[in-house]
Amino acid sequence: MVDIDDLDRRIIQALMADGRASYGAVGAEVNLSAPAVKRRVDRLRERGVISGFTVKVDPALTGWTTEAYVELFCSRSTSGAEVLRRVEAYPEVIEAFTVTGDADTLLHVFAADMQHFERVLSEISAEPFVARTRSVLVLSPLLRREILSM
Amino acid sequence: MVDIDDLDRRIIQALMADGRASYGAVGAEVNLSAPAVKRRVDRLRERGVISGFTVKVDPALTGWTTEAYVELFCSRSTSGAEVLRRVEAYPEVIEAFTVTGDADTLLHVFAADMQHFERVLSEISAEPFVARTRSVLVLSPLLRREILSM
DNA sequence: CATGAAATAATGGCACA
DNA sequence: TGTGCCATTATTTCATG
Repeated sequence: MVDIDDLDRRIIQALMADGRASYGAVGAEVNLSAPAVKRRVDRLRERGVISGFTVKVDPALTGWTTEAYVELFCSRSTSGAEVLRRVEAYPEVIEAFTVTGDADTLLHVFAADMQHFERVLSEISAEPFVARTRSVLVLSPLLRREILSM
Repeated sequence: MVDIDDLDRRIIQALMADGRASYGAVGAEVNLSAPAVKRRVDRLRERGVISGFTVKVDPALTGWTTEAYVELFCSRSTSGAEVLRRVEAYPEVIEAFTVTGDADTLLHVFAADMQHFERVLSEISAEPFVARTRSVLVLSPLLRREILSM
């Protein structure tokens, strides 16, 4: 994909395991000095390979425990950009994709409860470009983890 | 959900924006001293509210750019635990849910390319408890962000 | 929870492969 | 270009009030 070498990959993996690990600790894992690790991390950030650092919070503790995937059947060929412009106004929508298959767009939605979800769904359904929706509600999350490839 | 107060919420929000921010910097945002912030973060980790810290990596740079959602129609009522046990063996599966609707289980899958995805899909389809699958391939990710509620 | 001190980590300069 | 080493600055972390 991009010119990141094996050392970069190992640094990223170490930081994926613990994003607050000191550069020295990361360096110990990859056999590099702390300044060397920092320089590489800085460069990875500059190039956009690393877009930032975050905290992993138990999703149940946000208060928004109702999770659903909503397929959008768009009336006519609406552009992805326009769909994005409309759906990003809903903080409940955390992911949006254009997809293959019957539907045109897939939305990943979180809401506080069923009533909240129903309200959001009816609002999205009322958007002019939406012909029809099909929702799949998450009953229980079995697995949630990060991509590890590379 | 859990007894986290407003200060905890603001600390978590600050750390979501920058997971490597110093406790002093976080404290400046929430009007707390660095040690006070650290104690709260330690306690949030102990209680599992904060499960850890990570680095945000450009998904395209992992090399696994083929993304899909796969609905699993299970033969008979297979338990969620058993589904989990089988699908977590695939590193390509990063999320799994039991869901409402026609299908029983929804899988979020990443693969290097179409061939890789096809191979994984046929392997999953061959699992004894899987009667049928329906895949939705992601054409382009329009939006990807975190829950912000709380 | 704040303060202050000691240990630890981050970061910029400099020499070297 | 990229690394290690060193010194300085900043941060973490633990004591005490």
